[in-house]
Amino acid sequence: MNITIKDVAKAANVSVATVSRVLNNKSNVSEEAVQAVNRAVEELGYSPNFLGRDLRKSETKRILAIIGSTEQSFYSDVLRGMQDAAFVDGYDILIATTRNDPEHEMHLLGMLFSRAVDGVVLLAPKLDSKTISDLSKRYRIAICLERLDISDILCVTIDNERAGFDATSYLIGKGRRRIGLITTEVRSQSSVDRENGYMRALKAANIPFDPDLVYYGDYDADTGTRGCEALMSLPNRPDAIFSISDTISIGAMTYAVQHGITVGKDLLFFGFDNIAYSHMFIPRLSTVEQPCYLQGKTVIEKLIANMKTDEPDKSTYMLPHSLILRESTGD
Amino acid sequence: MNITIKDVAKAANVSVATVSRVLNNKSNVSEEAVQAVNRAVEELGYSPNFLGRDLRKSETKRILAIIGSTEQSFYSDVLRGMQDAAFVDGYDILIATTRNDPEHEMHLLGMLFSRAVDGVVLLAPKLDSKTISDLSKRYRIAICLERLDISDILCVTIDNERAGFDATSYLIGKGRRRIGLITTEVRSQSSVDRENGYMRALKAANIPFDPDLVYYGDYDADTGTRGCEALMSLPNRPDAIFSISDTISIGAMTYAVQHGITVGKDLLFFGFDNIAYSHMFIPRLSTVEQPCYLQGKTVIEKLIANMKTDEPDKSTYMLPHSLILRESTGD
DNA sequence: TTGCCTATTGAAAACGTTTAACTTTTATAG
DNA sequence: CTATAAAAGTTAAACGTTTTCAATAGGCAA
Repeated sequence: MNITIKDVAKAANVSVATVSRVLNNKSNVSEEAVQAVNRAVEELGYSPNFLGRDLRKSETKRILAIIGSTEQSFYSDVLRGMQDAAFVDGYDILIATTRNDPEHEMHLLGMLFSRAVDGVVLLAPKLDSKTISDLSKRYRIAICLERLDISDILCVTIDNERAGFDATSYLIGKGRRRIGLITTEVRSQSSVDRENGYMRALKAANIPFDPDLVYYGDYDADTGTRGCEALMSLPNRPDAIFSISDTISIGAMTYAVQHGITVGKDLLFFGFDNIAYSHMFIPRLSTVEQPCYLQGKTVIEKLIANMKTDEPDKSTYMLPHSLILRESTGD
Repeated sequence: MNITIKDVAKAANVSVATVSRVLNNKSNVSEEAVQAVNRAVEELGYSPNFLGRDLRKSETKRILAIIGSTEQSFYSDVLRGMQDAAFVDGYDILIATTRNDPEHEMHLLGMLFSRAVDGVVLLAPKLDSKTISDLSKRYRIAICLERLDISDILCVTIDNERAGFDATSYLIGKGRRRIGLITTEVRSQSSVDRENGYMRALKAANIPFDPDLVYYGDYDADTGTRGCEALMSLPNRPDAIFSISDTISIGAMTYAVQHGITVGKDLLFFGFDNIAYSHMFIPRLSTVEQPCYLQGKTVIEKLIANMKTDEPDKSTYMLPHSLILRESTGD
């Protein structure tokens, strides 16, 4: 049924070895043979079976990007960066989603263990760091958009603590003293880091930390809306709110706008990620911008480099972030 | 270096055949052997090489979803549906992005030709329909979120013509007579269908079609902003705008809001897709909702069914859409 | 004891490639 | 012409599985 290299060889009147050489444009093959093989390939509509090839070479030239979901649109820039870097070395990037389930994340890592891909990039992993760290000893794994507290694995991310500090400090610089924080219940390293940055900024400005000003929720807009409602119901209202994601901020601003609170004056907002909608939603949101494309590009470059050596690079790279100032902070 | 089934066999003092049988929990193997093999697997940290397995079985249990980019967040629901359906039959869904480049789309289809995956779902393909149709004769391909004008390939989509008709008719029902259309330059079938629906609705209401009221652009918010600006600069302004995507609508509304046009009164907006932000952006956007999850689930179910038979189903399935009415149409 | 059946097991072929090792052909120099 | 090197081509092994087929062992009836 299926056309194999043997059929091509027969049709071209050469051996399979010669066909293989032509297909991989190796030297040591006459122009004549090249022609014959190409003609046969064309005629038969042959395309080589990668399973055979990959098995023989023990290499697939594919890298798997494992991601919670594709919902966060800003991942798409990261993926573009990954693709561009992969292309240079002839790799393809495949994506698989875990639905934020650690068990499914492990299942997908199975593609690495079973050699269906050469390497894996975990984008904001859900598995615990010990597990990941252990795995990375035997397999080519890198982390992107997060770092691990155990730092013996290749990570490409930003300095989230510093970013949290910068955003909060900016609000303080605007004369704000009661700064709310909306963050996630689930303790991802990046969330924790951003919160720590928030705390450090308060401390640096001699503002006492008030746990009432912190609202824990999900990663979505609804959390923002509820968080804003909760914070604004406090006897002592905040005058600014820092959220660990733009989506949350937009949800929060929606609440403010609908309740006649003047955003950018009565209440300042600072988001995180600079998603596309953050400059379309009015008032426009001030936010921390991550170098998404660059993080993706970098992590693949480093990972591919690691695949070529026995002395893998296990550093954590922190790429520079920046503050984008818009109407939500009165700019 | 790598642990193979042979090493396990040696450690368990059985043959590779027995190990294989245990691993695939076949019958005909003694409890004793099962124990020994499992122990050896555990000790050695063995996991089977899928390349060998897949080659032998000529089956990978993987389906590739090819997509322009993950930026459109509403794809994530489609993918969830695909995953859920795939899981039932033990398949994994892999995703790859084309950056909307037909050439790269073809490159990714190579994974199908070369048997690295068992089937492919094209989400809104960029390749011309003739090419796709030809390919589908030899390989297991399905289309989702689009249909092909050549209808000899499995498609799961909605009735975009009807949806365009419904949205436009709704605006007409609100007493509007000058209805703008913002659509895409690139002639995807779904865009064309939606436009045709728009035209048919006008005709049904005896409203003459005015080509000045159609703005062609990209698929993004910027297009909406520019489109709205262009349409509102006409001597004879529109009183409603239908866009073929929510992202465009939101961009358009941004322009309106910023130029003191009262959305939902002076100007009505109707979008398409019901993306998450469409109910967060104020005023909230009326839109056509596609059954994303269901389309994803259905296409995989049908595709897997096709993989099991020699008489593949080549139908086009149109799943029901619905109108979501919000403030942007004065509801 | 013998023969037969069943339950386990193992040896080896097969999947489709690439590539090392070897052979044949062709070209080049003397 | 011959000797030799380079070029072109072939054969067969190898990659890691699954699976067919044959073989062995044990149980049981006759």
